Amino acid sequence: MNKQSEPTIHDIARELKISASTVSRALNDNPRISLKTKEKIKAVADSLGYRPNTLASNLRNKKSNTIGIVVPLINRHFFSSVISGAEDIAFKAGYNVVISQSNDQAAKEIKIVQSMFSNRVDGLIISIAMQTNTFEHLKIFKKKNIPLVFFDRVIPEIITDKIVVDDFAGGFRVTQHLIDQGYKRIAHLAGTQNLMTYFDRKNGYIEALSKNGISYDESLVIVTSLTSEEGVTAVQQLMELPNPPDAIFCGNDTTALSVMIYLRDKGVRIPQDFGIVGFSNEPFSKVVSPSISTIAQPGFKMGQKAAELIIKEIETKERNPQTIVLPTELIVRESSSKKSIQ
Amino acid sequence: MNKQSEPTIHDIARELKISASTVSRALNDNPRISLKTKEKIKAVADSLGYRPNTLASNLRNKKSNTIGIVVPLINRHFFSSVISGAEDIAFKAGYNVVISQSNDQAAKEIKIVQSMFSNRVDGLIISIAMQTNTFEHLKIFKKKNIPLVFFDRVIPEIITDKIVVDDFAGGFRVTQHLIDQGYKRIAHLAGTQNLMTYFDRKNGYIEALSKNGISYDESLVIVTSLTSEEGVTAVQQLMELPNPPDAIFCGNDTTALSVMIYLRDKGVRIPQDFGIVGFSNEPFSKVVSPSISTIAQPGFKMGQKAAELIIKEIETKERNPQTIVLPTELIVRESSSKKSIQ
DNA sequence: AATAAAAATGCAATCGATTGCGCATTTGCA
DNA sequence: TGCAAATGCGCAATCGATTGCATTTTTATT
Repeated sequence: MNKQSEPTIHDIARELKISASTVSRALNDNPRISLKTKEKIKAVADSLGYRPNTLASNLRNKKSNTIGIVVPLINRHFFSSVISGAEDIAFKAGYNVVISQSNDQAAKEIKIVQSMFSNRVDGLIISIAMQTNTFEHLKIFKKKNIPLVFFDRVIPEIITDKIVVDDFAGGFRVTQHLIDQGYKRIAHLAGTQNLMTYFDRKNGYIEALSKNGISYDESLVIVTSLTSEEGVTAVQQLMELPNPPDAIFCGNDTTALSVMIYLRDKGVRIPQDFGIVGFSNEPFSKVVSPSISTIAQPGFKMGQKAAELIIKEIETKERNPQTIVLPTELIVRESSSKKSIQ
Repeated sequence: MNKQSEPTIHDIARELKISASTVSRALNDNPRISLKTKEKIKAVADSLGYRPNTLASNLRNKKSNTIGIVVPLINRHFFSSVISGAEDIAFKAGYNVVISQSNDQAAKEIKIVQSMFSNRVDGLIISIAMQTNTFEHLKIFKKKNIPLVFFDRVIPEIITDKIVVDDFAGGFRVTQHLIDQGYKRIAHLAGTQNLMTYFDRKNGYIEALSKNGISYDESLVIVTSLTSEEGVTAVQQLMELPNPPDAIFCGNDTTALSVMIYLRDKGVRIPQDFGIVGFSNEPFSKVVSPSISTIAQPGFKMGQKAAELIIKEIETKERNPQTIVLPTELIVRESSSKKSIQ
């Protein structure tokens, strides 16, 4: 009947007339089993095409060797880089990675997280969906002492390991750089202020203005979802002001690019007459002409760190919650290098 | 001792003084259990915070509800789109997705695939690593009748479901379009000819020339790794020919962009004096100016199809291996629209 | 040869959920 | 009231790997 069944340790044991426990120990290189016995067992295992059933061993060990990763959108370059970095470390440490995307929806995130719990993931790495504002589904991880790491989008009310990029310093440095390049009126294209990432970037911008004795002008800040289209709409609005800006700090490279194209097509010289800096160093920003200055957001590195932290939590059982702030790097390219041109 | 253990169905059974099998059946809505009993059981399950252990049910059912996906590189836009599409369908059908990347290395791919087998994935979706030239690690899936779907990079020697993009037709259509726009000498920036994808694109280019009575000139075809830098080098070489081309079909959008930037900076008018078409419709190709004509490679759709096929194989046990060829779509934008400009 | 210690292996239970078949209770009918 | 059928629940085994403690075998020493 079950002639086509997968060979188990019992098949090996039966053939050698030994116990299944010996087979198991031999295949796991237990020192209690003689080398001679181990070799006989491995030979039979090979000839039978035996493959361990990790469902069984995971159940017995109460350990799935799996790390869950939840991101808002897999095909966003930043998130796919984070996943790539995390998977790299996890794979090398012998962990499987289960990845799900929330599509920035709270309901889907809750469902995903519960499913990961039922699958007994050893730990969870997550970037919160934009719409999520209650966190019971995550608190259960803390309650059950299951390792949890937040990255990028984090929440203060759950005390656990977190990795963020220094958005405040990023915004500050961009603005300082534009000031240093001699730009006089700097605008800011901000993302939704519900998210700390965009909130912090704006605060960095405001702080740099303040530090340089430049008064903050609300009309120079536009809050959008940071799409290309909204970038164009925003720069149109800004250029219609009585006193238009001569530089802009965009919340992402996508809008920086569309702003640049719009202005260039209007005959505005970049960077001589108008400076542009983006954020997150998309692959195209280096390639376009003028190349776009930006803040590098270390996605791959962030993923690696997240994986290192979660693995440490899993393997040591230690809980010393820390927040790692990865430095951003200002990458100066042509779009904001007014002084180099003059 | 195990005071902190997760509640099991035995805890529920003990509290209600019933059997664990009744608990299991009630939680699975078995019609053999009365509604009254079901409600009592669910109430206790809720109050205990019970969560099913899917490791246990998966072992019992010999089914992991997991689909494995192996891609060469997660943070390549095309592959992350495929993953996104597949994960979308899989999630909705109640499957978990385990994703790994091979880094285009054969050894890593073998290790990943074996691990996925041990984890008893219900099915495997894979795009072959560039360096892989032996396939025993995949043949075991066919041998054990475990569902297997190849996408994009496929091999002929394993008969199973496959999804590819029509690269030949893509190359043909690009070239025909450039001819229709009045371009006289069309160059081709090809990728490595070891991969069918780039080989087929070139063949489509050659076929379109032939169909239009244009002789094939080898000096107009340059084989590169399709990086930005190599794109620039190649277009320099092409423009130094005694009879330079007036259009180019680039193997990807990255090189199309760098070619366009290089020429525009040299004062060449795009598309009036030189036409450019790329391949794979990167997000930036719509945004730059002039926007870049390209071939859309439906990554998300491909992922969805792959997931549908694998789920069908899993759930119906049917094996009617088919190869789905997704049509490419020529997206005409500014970079090749010579006739619209005149 | 006898004994003790070390090495090697085996028995039985565990992990937590599921399910076939048997048993107990309830319901309906004569 | 008694009997048969329907409904509801329980026992025990299963899934495949692991492991504590007991037992057996081997080795070394006197």
